[in-house]
Amino acid sequence: MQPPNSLKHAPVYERIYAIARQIPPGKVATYGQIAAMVGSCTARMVGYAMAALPYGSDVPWQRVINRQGKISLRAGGGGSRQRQLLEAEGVHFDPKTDSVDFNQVGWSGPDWEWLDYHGFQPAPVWGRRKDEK
DNA sequence: CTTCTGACGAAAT
DNA sequence: CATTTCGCCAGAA
Repeated sequence: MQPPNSLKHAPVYERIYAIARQIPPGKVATYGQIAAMVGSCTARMVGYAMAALPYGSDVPWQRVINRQGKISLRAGGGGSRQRQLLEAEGVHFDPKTDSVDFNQVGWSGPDWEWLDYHGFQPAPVWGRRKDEK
């Protein structure tokens, strides 16, 4: 029997949100990074999940950014809001490139105990291009 | 029921 | 360096 909090069989979005909620203040994770931890998930799906979050969600959506260390915003704007929240947490943006330094604020993911307890397994291969190989 | 579409990212071209 | 292709969830119309 799985632990009561196991998310091994939970919907993908739920698994994504669970991981995102573990990102500590002052740190950031990328869409692809979260997808890899969730397993059977792509960076795009993480983006979809973030976009589907209701206003006032307990998920720290502002700590999820793209691989270039920049903020990905929805059509329309609101990006300044996200940057403001991150800077308030101590995340520094290079004024020249408008990107963050992953070596400085990059998140390494939950500790192995958390992952194991919630039924997450090491992410296998996730983006096989072409039909094989 | 079907169709549309939205915070991404890596490899190939 | 710029563009294209593909992965394939969830909710609205």
